[in-house]
Amino acid sequence: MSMMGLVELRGRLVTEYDVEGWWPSETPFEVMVGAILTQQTTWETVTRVLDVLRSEGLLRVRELVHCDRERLERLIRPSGFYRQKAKRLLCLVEHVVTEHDGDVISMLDQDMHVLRAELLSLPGIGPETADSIILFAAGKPKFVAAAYVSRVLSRTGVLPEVGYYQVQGFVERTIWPDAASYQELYALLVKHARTVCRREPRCSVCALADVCMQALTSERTRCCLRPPR
DNA sequence: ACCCAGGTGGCCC
DNA sequence: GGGCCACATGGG
Repeated sequence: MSMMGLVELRGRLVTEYDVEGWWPSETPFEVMVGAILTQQTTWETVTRVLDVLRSEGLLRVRELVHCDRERLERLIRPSGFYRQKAKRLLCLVEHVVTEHDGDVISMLDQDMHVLRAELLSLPGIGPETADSIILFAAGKPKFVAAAYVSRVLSRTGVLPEVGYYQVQGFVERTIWPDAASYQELYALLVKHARTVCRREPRCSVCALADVCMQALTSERTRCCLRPPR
């Protein structure tokens, strides 16, 4: 009975899912806006809201920074937490304008660690949102250790249940730093987590994993990716 | 009528 | 450092 490693899990997921165009945005700035809007919200909803913002011409720093708060709140309302998110978006563009002369690219072009600290200093941008922006907008190799990611890794026996930075550190030590690799792995894990619970009785990826089967038979009969009670 | 969603910040111990 | 809670709408 061998422990499944991260590389093997990735190999199985690759044969199951197509994650082409996982983060469908036209520009780095759209990725940043999407990263904030998608907090605790489905991407389907975020896509609709992004379409609205785009049609209003607001997916550019110079335009969004002049949008008044009430209007922005109204436009993004379907994505939930709309008052917080409107504030966060306006703080972000305000920052880009004052600190980077409105140039998103020069902001994202900085050293990865400098950029990360800068993003984390903004309200409403925590570890996951910062890392999503670094990985998908800046294209730099920082792995996003989202809740789904650690859930899949623990349920498949790759890792025990640990915190954000431990999961991130493990992946970054295991997989050679490369933005495309990290993007693909992240997308595979999240897509798997979102898909697998609807498969009956069990998905092939998890059911084929020895360690996962152990966990399933000893603890629960339902899908291995449901959060524990 | 539940439960969940590609989190974060503030407060508490 | 971890454990709660509010934040809010929309879909299953």
